[in-house]
Amino acid sequence: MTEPPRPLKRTEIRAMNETLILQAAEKVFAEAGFGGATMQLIADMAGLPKANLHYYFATKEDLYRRVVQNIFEIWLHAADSMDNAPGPAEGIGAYIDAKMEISRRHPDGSKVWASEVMHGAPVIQDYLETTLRDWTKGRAALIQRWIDEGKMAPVNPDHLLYMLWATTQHYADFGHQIQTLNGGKPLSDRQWKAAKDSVKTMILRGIGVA
Amino acid sequence: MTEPPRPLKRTEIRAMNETLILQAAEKVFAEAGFGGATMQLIADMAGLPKANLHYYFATKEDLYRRVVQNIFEIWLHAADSMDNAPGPAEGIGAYIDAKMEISRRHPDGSKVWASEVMHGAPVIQDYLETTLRDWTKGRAALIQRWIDEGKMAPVNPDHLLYMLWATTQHYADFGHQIQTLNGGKPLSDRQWKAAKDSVKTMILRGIGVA
DNA sequence: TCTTTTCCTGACCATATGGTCAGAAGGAAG
DNA sequence: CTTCCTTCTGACCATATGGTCAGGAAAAGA
Repeated sequence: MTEPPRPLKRTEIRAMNETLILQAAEKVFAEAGFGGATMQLIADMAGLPKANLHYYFATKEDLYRRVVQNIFEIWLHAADSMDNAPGPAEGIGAYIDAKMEISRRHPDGSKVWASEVMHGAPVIQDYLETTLRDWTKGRAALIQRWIDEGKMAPVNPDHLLYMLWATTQHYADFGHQIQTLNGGKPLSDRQWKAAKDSVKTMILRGIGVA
Repeated sequence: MTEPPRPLKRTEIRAMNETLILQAAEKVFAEAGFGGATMQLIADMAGLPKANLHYYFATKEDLYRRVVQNIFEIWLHAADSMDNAPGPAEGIGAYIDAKMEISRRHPDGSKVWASEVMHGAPVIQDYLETTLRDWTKGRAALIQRWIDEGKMAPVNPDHLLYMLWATTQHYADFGHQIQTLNGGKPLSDRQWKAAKDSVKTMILRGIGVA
């Protein structure tokens, strides 16, 4: 019943508490937004006294920034599936799969990201202007190459990317609405598969790859 | 230079101040979220003393509820374009046009709505369960009819609706990100037209109507 | 064992915020 | 003009919140 009281090393303690706090923070920020979240709520959810949060993260904003950065990392990694693909069917198909999986596994992270961007990206504006802009330019070029090679219909690459982001993230950000329209029940495994298939089918056909 | 000091009627005063407050509130709620918005900020933006807000709207939550309800109305009206259409090309095409126009004209409203839903729809849950659910069922049935009549490819109507919402609202909710990726400049008229065309082309082809 | 460093936390503080209220100001009605 | 009702607002209040700090507990190092 009781957990083994093995004495923890300093590094272990630090790592454990930081992730504990970050997980709690992600959930609270997602549920209440930055303004609505309170350090007390996050502390309670993490099972730690509030003062302890400030020991690990100086300010609420620092904690928030770390949460957003973590999400951004996951975001970027999903893009790897798009590279090294022989063509749009595989590349974009895999990207949709990856992003849908993220929406399913990290809905809170997606919401925090959406909230941050909606409010004008006060803390990650520099990321948008550097990392994300570069990333987008690269993928748009890749898509343009596919178009030039006649592998897909000629569409505006930027707007295709926006559509990919919008459609996949919608299942996380508007998950509550979807759940309500689904009779109040979260999507089942089968329904998630149907969602993924629907998105993939429509978008791939939409770019002339079907 | 000075506005005419014609004495205003009571009803005029009331109507004017209410819309003044509601407009300011929409902007502030969109920019800061419910938790981050303050009555003082809204008051300053409306050019009224804070106590005056509480004369017209008892609580912050009341004011917020009114803002969200206003948006919901606009939302539903956009759907009219879908009805009375001979087929999906016209109906869904018109719906995309209408929703893109809303994203362009009412980005703040869209953001408030997104924020509300992301946080679990604390104040409009009943709308989701009644009005929106009915609306969705009706349009899904309409789409299914088009499919049965062979007018479009057999897709899951619900997921098509989600895609329509996601894609169009993305241009409002993530407008800041899009603007950043556009070199920091808001989309021009020409670019908005390109966006609309891209979305319409890809989705209509995606459902086999092209 | 003794010292040092890190970790932890209850109590506390300054500030900001939602909301209240008494009374002034100004149209409406007679 | 007088009365009545709506609109308006500065001053005020209770509370919640982000953040601080002194000192205790516990691990690391010598």
